[in-house]
Amino acid sequence: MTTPHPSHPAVLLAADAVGDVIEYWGFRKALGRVWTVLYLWDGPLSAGDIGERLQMSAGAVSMALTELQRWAVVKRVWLPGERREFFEAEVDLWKMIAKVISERERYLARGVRERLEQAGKMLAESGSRVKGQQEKLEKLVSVAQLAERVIEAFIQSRMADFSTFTGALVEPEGRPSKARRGR
Amino acid sequence: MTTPHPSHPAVLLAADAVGDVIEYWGFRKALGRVWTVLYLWDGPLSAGDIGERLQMSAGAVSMALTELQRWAVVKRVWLPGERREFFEAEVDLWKMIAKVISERERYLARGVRERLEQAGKMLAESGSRVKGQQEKLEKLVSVAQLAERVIEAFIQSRMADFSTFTGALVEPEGRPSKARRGR
DNA sequence: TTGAATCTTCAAAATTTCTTGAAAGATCAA
DNA sequence: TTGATCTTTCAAGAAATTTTGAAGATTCAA
Repeated sequence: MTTPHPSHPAVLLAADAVGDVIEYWGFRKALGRVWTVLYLWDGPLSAGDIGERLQMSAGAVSMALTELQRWAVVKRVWLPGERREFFEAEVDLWKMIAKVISERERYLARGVRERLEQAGKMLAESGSRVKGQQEKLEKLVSVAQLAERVIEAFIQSRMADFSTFTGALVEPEGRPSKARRGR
Repeated sequence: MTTPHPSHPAVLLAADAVGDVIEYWGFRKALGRVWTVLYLWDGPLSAGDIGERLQMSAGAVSMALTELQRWAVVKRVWLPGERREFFEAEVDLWKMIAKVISERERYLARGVRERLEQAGKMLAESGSRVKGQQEKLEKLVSVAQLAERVIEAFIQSRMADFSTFTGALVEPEGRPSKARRGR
């Protein structure tokens, strides 16, 4: 076994801070840490590199990378002549935000709205004097429906403004991103 | 011990759905359930009532009510001639959202921004060739600062639009909420 | 094929979070 | 005061989540 090479303390501190953000959004802290180490490093890293830097087990790294790729925040990179897989951070976080809202939050909103609607039906069928409850439940259903529409609209729109926001993370070298001289 | 009187299944279903929403926002599911039972019921309920309806222990109800009051989503009500305390749901959820953003999210944002800044300093002092990392870290700091400013601005503004949103929960009776006669 | 290097999976262990229930603390009528 | 009723606190237990580590799968050079 080789000597472990943990990252510079500054990198670990930053990784932990980003981990807290991502944890607040319902992911495991480790995902944020791994992404940060990849983001701060110039060039791709292997799973083993990441494990060393963050002192994580191979299994934990593998699972973190799998999930990060599922959310499109990390991409797999092929390096010629290398058996191992390498990874690098996706800087366009808008991709991730859109995906999470589209898959996770939309799913939540739909489930909640459906259950509230069903509760409304159940109450209506139960007959007994529950007029007040029914009206309140209607209100809840309205809010759920509104939230769902907001989410749908959010997904529909290209969210140009948000691209600006997360665009702040692109590489410092400032390579042209769109219509600047060829590629 | 008296026979338990759980809520109507429809109410429990709705309570659970709201519980999921609140859980997604980082609170315990029980808080959402308690709020929903209070919201759907016409009039105030005692802690014992809530425990019966949701089949929760007295301790759990007490803790849930304490936290709900801390976030201003439930208010204590005094009923003449009653020894027990009663509670009812606060319908203006904007109060809660503002409080959570102001206390919890602002705190998170500040902590993250500070740690990223410190990481930047550490990297700068370390001397060695970490130019690329420093630049990337600067980007992260910028995003954190931006997020913090957005949160501050959010808190500053009265958020009139959001009141409209959450205003949808006010009592169906549609009594004027501001210039109510007397009282 | 074989074997070395690497990756993934998953059951068990560790950790974190939540709930319970009983004891202590309040409150109030008598 | 006393006793009855109700609330809060908190340690212990239960439950849920996360991490580990090792077995098995995969990949590729030889």
